Amino acid sequence: MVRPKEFDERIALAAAMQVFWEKGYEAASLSDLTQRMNIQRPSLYATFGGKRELFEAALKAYVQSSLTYIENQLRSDPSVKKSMLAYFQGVIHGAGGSNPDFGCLCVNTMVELAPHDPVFADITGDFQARLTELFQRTIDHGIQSGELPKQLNASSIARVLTLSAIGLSVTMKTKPDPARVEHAAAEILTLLE
Amino acid sequence: MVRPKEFDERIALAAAMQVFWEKGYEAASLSDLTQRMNIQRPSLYATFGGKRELFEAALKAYVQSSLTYIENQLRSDPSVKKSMLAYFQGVIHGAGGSNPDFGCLCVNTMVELAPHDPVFADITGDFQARLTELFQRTIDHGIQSGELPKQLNASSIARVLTLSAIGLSVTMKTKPDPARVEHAAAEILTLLE
DNA sequence: CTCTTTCTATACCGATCAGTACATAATGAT
DNA sequence: ATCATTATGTACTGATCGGTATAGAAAGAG
Repeated sequence: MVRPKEFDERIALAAAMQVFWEKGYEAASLSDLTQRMNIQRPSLYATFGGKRELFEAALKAYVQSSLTYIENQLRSDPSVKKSMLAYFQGVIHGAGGSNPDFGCLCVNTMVELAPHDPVFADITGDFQARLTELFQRTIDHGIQSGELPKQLNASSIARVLTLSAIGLSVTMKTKPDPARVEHAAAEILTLLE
Repeated sequence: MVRPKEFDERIALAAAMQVFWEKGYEAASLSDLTQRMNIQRPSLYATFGGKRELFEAALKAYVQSSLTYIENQLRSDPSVKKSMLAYFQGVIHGAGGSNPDFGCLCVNTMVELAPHDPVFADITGDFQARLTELFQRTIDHGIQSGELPKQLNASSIARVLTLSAIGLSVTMKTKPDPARVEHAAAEILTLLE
């Protein structure tokens, strides 16, 4: 056809995701975004539609890659307990290129936007549901392998693990004593006994 | 002296707290604030210093009243388990004039401001520490009364309860199925057995 | 080459932001 | 009643916000 784009949409989207992650939706200005994405303002509008649409795309990409990453982590060890612990350690110390100071983009969005915008309530609610399902499947697997006791209420415990992961990602933003938080994480996992 | 103020500082501060609670710090504009506080802009600056100082004052007032409310709730029933459950029910369904859609002002602040501002990391970190202490004292009390088993790790469990409360207040913003969340809360409290 | 199409770059738009200057109104002191 | 002092109300400031008009640059098609 004609003049090709001079940038890679996926790379630009990943850069936008980082900015929203670090600053939040409102606090991320178009100047911040275009600068970090290395594109000009009209290119952003032509490609993504606008700030809100860009954020929606970035958040959805985050949900996808985050869940994929977690799924792999929950399969990283034959022991369910060990891989669960590894997951929580990752939330506490940062994993997959994430900085615990900025928590989870999805959790941040629940706080900032979900109460005022049903679209983001849906997206972030879906994230929680899928994460809970991941936990539940992992617990079920552990029960089947004999590592975990049969009488566990896998569904409720999975929901608790999701709640705990959210709580952890928030609490880490206040830079608490890591040892204390690790003890708490270990205590949470006693629910699997 | 001279012309007296035409408004009550405490009432105005409570109104400001509500606005920050509903909208967050950045999204709360001075127009929002002065309107809900029923004062003029220069009065706000003369009395509180500025938007940031106003927020700081509102947050500190929130921490104080919130902890007092929770302390009373944790003493509301001779049974530690029952009063703990009552507390979590309050987080889920709203209590003390709070709307679960907007969660906890302190949690919201952890997400929005703590990573970028050590002052608010301190205030919100302090809130968590004091809440954890409240939980721990409650657990200790339950152990002494014989309601809870002696071998509980009160310190770690208290930390988990704080984490869970934070997670709950965030998750409620996405309007999940209340029954599911209540089951999870009940599961958390099995840590007390 | 020339034309057409699409992207890029600059510069701009009205709106809104937090914060303030200034004139007026209201009170206690004298 | 007059003055000093403080609060109020209006109107403004420069800066920044998200979004866009417009002109020029780059590439394929003929």
